[in-house]
Amino acid sequence: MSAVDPTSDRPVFRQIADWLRQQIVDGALPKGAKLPSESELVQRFSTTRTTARQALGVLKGEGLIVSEHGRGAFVRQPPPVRRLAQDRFSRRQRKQGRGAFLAETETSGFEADVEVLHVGSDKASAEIAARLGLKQAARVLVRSRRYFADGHPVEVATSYIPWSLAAGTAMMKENPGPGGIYARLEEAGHRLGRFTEEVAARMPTPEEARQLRLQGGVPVFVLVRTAFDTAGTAVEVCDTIMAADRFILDYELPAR
Amino acid sequence: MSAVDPTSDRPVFRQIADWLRQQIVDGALPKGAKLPSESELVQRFSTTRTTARQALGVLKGEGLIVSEHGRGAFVRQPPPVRRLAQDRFSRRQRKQGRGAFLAETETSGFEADVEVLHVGSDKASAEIAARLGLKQAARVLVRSRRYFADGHPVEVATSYIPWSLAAGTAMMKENPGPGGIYARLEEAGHRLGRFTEEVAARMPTPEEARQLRLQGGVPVFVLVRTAFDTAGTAVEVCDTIMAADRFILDYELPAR
DNA sequence: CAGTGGTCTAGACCACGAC
DNA sequence: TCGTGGTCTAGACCACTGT
Repeated sequence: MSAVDPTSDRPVFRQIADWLRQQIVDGALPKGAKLPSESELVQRFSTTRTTARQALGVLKGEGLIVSEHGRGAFVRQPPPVRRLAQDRFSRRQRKQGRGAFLAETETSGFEADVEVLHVGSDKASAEIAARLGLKQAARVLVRSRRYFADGHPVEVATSYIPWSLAAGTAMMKENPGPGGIYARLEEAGHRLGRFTEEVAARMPTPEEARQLRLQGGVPVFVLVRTAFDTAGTAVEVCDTIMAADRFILDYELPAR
Repeated sequence: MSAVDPTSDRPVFRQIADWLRQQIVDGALPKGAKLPSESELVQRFSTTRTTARQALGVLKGEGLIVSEHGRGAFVRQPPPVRRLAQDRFSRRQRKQGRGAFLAETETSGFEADVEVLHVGSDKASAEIAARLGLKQAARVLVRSRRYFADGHPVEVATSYIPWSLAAGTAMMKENPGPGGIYARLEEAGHRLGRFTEEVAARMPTPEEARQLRLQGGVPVFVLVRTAFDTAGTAVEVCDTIMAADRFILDYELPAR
């Protein structure tokens, strides 16, 4: 059970990876367990360290294991998952003075934190301008922030609000006040009517991996939300990068 | 611009990966372009093939490049993306005799195909039984199929329907007839009221990568949809694995 | 055939963690 | 100090692609 077949078409490093993966899915190597060290694999399979490392690299790419310098490689412990349900934008939550993130996160039993990365005005990119129905390079308020759950960074979000709606309001402040910018938009007479969300998933850029402290084999959600007022005018676009191992997105669809 | 700094803390293979990535995002290496060969990188950076390959491995893990044995490594050409919008389950589509996949895919301009992998009865897993509100290990109809867009596999879906609803109906056939199983459920008096969808993303298992012909660095969506009738009873659970580089999921949320 | 990537060997030195 | 993983060298043979 613990020897490779050198006559097989399947490369040795894949056979070793298969052997380890099997033990992980079987539970013989439970979550958090230490894998055999590289030198142990070298001995057991009569191979070299390069090949053993290649096998471990396969499992890292699959997100099954993480390695820690000087300690060993371990079966990945998937972090707790937050459910992002639909009513995160409910007016009731805003009336209680809670933004979407805090409302959702704290009802999930996590401790929520927000770090404001940047607040300022800029020219809209072609894509943002199109989504907001503005002309090319129109001025927008840009708000970037990073969210934490239990001290771990979980998402980075950037909002774009037409300058005409944002100028002179509390939205330009670091802390826009209770209920967040949606509450401020409604106070300014832009009653929110609906949101659209577009969800994609891909591997993170190095910068995203750094901001979210992502290990190998963890993708990100790219969620672009557009908020419309009851007149059907886009009043905000929010581009969010989320660590995909920490979220499940919940949606409800009418049958129509 | 094309030399590494051996005194830097940043490993050589990362510096090479950075150099190549920069040219990809700059457009100096456009989509589909051939990257320098491994031996060219060895010469240019005065290193060894192992290190050059390690650099290319980084970009493969990011999903930026693909390699083809005997040809070279190439900047990845993201395949065309299908938008999965909310009204894919509209009754209007079913009345036109089209299932959700065909309706959506063909309106997106793709040629759709379905391959039935398995149809049969089985005992529900604990999770499926819970979602369907059945008792443990209750009997369900299981329908697995693989969907293609323009000849490429894009998703594998498995539906679970309570045996009491499925027995003796066309749902048990390979081809359940026009409008798919939702049309059959409605004909049987289970008018559909709403759906829930739970969306996760992760790296594929080797089996999923094989079924969807996924290259390195491409995650999958895991989409679990539950269909409820107007009485609020769950009538179907559908577990779908989707190639994340081929879909954008569109949702619409009321402001409530 | 030459050029490419895929796999593998047998070493080396370093940085980190635990003892 | 010792075992761990991280990086790197200098080769080797094989399989695939294109000419």
